[in-house]
Amino acid sequence: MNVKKRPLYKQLKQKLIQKIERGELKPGDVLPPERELAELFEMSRMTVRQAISELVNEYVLIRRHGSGTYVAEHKIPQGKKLKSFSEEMRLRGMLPGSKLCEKKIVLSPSANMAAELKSEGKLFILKRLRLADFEPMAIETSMLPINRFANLEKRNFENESLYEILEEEYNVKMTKAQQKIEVKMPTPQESELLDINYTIPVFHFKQVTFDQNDNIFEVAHSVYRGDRYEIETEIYR
Amino acid sequence: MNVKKRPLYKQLKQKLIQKIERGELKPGDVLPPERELAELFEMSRMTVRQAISELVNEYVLIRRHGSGTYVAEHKIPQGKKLKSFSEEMRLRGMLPGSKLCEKKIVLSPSANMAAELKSEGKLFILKRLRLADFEPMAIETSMLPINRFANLEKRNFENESLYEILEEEYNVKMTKAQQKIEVKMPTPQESELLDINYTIPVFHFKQVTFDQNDNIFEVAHSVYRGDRYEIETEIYR
DNA sequence: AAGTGGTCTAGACCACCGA
DNA sequence: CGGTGGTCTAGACCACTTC
Repeated sequence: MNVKKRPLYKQLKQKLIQKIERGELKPGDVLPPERELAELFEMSRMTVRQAISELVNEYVLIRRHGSGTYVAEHKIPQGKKLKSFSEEMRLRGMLPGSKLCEKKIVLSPSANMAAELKSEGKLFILKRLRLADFEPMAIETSMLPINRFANLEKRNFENESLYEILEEEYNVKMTKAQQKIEVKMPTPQESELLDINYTIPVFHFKQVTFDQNDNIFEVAHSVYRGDRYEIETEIYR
Repeated sequence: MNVKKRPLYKQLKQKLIQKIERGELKPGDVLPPERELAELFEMSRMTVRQAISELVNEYVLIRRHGSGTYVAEHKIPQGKKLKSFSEEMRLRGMLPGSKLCEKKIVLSPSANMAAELKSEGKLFILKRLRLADFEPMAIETSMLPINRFANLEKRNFENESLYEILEEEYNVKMTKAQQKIEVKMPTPQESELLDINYTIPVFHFKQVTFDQNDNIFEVAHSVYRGDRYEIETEIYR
């Protein structure tokens, strides 16, 4: 039996992303016509359109009226939008990945943070080495209030997106984030994890992330390799 | 005759925006249910949903499953705003200043840059050490097409804002900029100018700045001290 | 002219929220 | 429970691109 819990259009969306990630669809390639996809996956054309529309909004696909739907070239045309690591790497034409470093539940290290996260003291801490094309790109440490996300610690996180889990299982969507970005030299532990020489500087991101109700649900700290990563942004007067 | 060229859902979208702009719908207010809007404007519910979906994507409306559709509370998402060095330092509570390093007119170092700036080959180069509270903060190098800004090289620039001169004397306003931000180790010359140890990493900003007509009028390169400067930004989904 | 995406309909049932 | 948004269908015709 097909587990029908996931909406059809989300399933198709995921299948399309997988085809792109596996290289079956390359940037510039044409997708099959909507009517054909509808027949192929046994759904109505409107449902196909919903899947494609979301991917167009995420800059993964491009529609050309009268011509076809294409896999986007990775040009990074957008301003700075809030994205997960996976989404951002895909936009840059790289394959995102993860290696779990640490997964634990701790008492809140500071009353301040406990209050921010409304955590009542207990925090779930997830530390992952983030990969791009199988090479280390960043160390990401997320802190979440465990009382809001029961059983989150039981997930695997090697091949799962944290934000997707939060959105689909806990109905929490990230809508806004505040970041402070600094430049530092890596600690010995960081340079080892990232597999870089100790002379390579790194970006430090400190982020608080807000959900759809404007509550903070995550405090994160990321360390990005300075030799592989650059920030691109568009700003307005 | 009603010119029906505009799609129905775009028409509804515009009507909703107008209601919000006129204050008939205020932030936090509930919209009429989708089914009601459909009847009211004589269109199908799917068409109503398309109008609402676009406004949700633009952060104008918020949908709450099982509850209703609401006018969003916060205003237009604004990431970091385009500011001059002086403006930014004042915002951070510091006193901005300048020390002139170099001021010259050169032949364009690359055909590419000449084309970007429509400079016909000659560039005005301005290199300044930027101070905050009388201490070095950044090295800023601006390149401008001299044919657009005749006599700009005769200005002093020690106590004048470049962008203010451009706006007041040449009627050029900055409206948009694209930045690439990298992290590097300083060159010996940079560490000496910035008065920092060679072990302190620095931010490298590469910026192209657009005027009110969407033409590039400046290419700039800045080096910021990593021990004094941090980027603060707010980003939206 | 043929084929594509763009718009639109008139229903249906499901999932979630609040009283 | 009733009312809301969320998903989905099986069509239809229009607008655009490509040939």
